[in-house]
Amino acid sequence: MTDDLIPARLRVAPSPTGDPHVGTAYMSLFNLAYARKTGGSFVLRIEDTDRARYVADSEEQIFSTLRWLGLGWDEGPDIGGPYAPYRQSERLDTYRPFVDKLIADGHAYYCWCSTERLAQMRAAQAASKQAVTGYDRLCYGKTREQRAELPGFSPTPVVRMLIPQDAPTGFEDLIRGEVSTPRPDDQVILKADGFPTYHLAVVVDDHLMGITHVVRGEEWISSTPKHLLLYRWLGLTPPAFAHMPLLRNRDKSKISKRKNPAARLMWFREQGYLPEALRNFLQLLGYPPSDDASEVASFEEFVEHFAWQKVATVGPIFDLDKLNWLNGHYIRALDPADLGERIVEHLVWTGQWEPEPDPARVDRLLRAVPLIQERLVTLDEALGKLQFLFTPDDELAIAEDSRAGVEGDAQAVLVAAVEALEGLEAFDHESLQQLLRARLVDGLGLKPKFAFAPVRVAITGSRVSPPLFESMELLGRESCLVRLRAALA
RNA sequence: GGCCCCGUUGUGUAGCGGCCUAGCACGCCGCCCUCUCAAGGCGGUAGCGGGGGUUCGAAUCCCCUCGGGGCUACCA
Repeated sequence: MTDDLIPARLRVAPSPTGDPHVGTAYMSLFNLAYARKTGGSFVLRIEDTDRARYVADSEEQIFSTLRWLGLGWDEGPDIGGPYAPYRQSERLDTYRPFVDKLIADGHAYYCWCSTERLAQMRAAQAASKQAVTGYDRLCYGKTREQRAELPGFSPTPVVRMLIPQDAPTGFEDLIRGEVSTPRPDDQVILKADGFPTYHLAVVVDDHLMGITHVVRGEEWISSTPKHLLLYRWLGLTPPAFAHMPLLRNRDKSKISKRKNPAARLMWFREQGYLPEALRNFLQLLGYPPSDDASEVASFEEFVEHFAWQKVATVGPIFDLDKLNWLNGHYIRALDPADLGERIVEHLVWTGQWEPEPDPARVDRLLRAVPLIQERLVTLDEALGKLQFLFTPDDELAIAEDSRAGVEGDAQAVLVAAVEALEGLEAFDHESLQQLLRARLVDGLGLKPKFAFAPVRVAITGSRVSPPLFESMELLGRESCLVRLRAALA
């Protein structure tokens, strides 16, 4: 296998059938990587040939989530390009001549079998456990009139491929090497509603759009010989193929929205994952770093070292532990100001904050970000960790599991704390720490852990919080005193 | 059922005949640090699915077997 650096043209071709799937991002990442590696182009094509499953706003969601992930395209339905249109439903006319040619050349034929008859046929084949299954060619060689005499006739025909005896049974895969494949069935290429099936559309479009490398999921391996046959019959040069392993659920089945919330690409954004962390994670799943390479790697590093033969062949289980760690890692690496901006963006995007949030709130959040930066796994956790800063003093509730922290012996600590703070001139975290250490630890003879716990609970409402003295500084003397007094019995 | 793909600790993997008493990351457990929680540091737990070969030598090559997955649509 050689890594020629001829500019390659690659595409990702999602179907607008609902929430964008995480697999779309996974495929996009690898397509994009090779396009960039060779200085070629990355194309987005919408494969909307299934009218039954079509979901109207799905296309917009594909655009926005892919862009959010930083996986932008050079040509696509929304930005155009030299091979427009990039939406298959708008290309119906371009498929017709190809179908006609295949029929004229004897490589395809009309089929009037009803769905009921096909279902019966399959049931019978399954029951008899015969080795060869597939369409029985009842319609082959018959005219419409001849076929109409027989049962299971449907007036609107489909067009099927006539799979020859010498159909290819293997191909060279960029990732897996020589792959052998099952003998294809007489695949339908044009449906009764006049739409092409995936198999015809993908071949015609990839050819017309100059696609040089087809990178898609492993589930397509068994249909590749059909595509190869189409290329042969049409006298076209087939592209190179690379079949990526499938992402899995915990039970090892193909990742699905039903079993796994993470199958929805939007879920990651909703949860507050950083696009660069998700990208890195997806990269990791399909492209394990060799020995000395770091698992934390930018897209640029990925592209630089990219080689097909190093892509994984095993479908990885989509395990969130690693992603969570990566996300925390990326959050910690961010400039605090940048992180603050992203948290605000996230709060607005998820509707937790109004589109034009109160500047005072934003300012308070921004100043608090450094306190939680190394404590965050996702952006979505930020507000919860800082809730005490955004809660009015008289509404601050002490968490059930923390109530004991201000009761009993703790009362004496709180009294001392109030007395101390009343006399404090500079209300900054260093002065606060110095003072409270002197009065509570040394003065009361307590271990720091026990000296500060009551104050923490009184101030933040919880026994777990961001650093206490910094939090108090942000809150200000007034609020701190009110809260401490409120905790006194 | 048929065809195809895949099989190293809990998860993701490195390994491509001797460097492997199997390395790394995450997770988990323990210790240190410490105002809580984190972060960070140090240490620990756990694996070549099984059986036959080939070979002086196998995680690495071959065969069988078992296991998982995919496809088997007028869905992609």
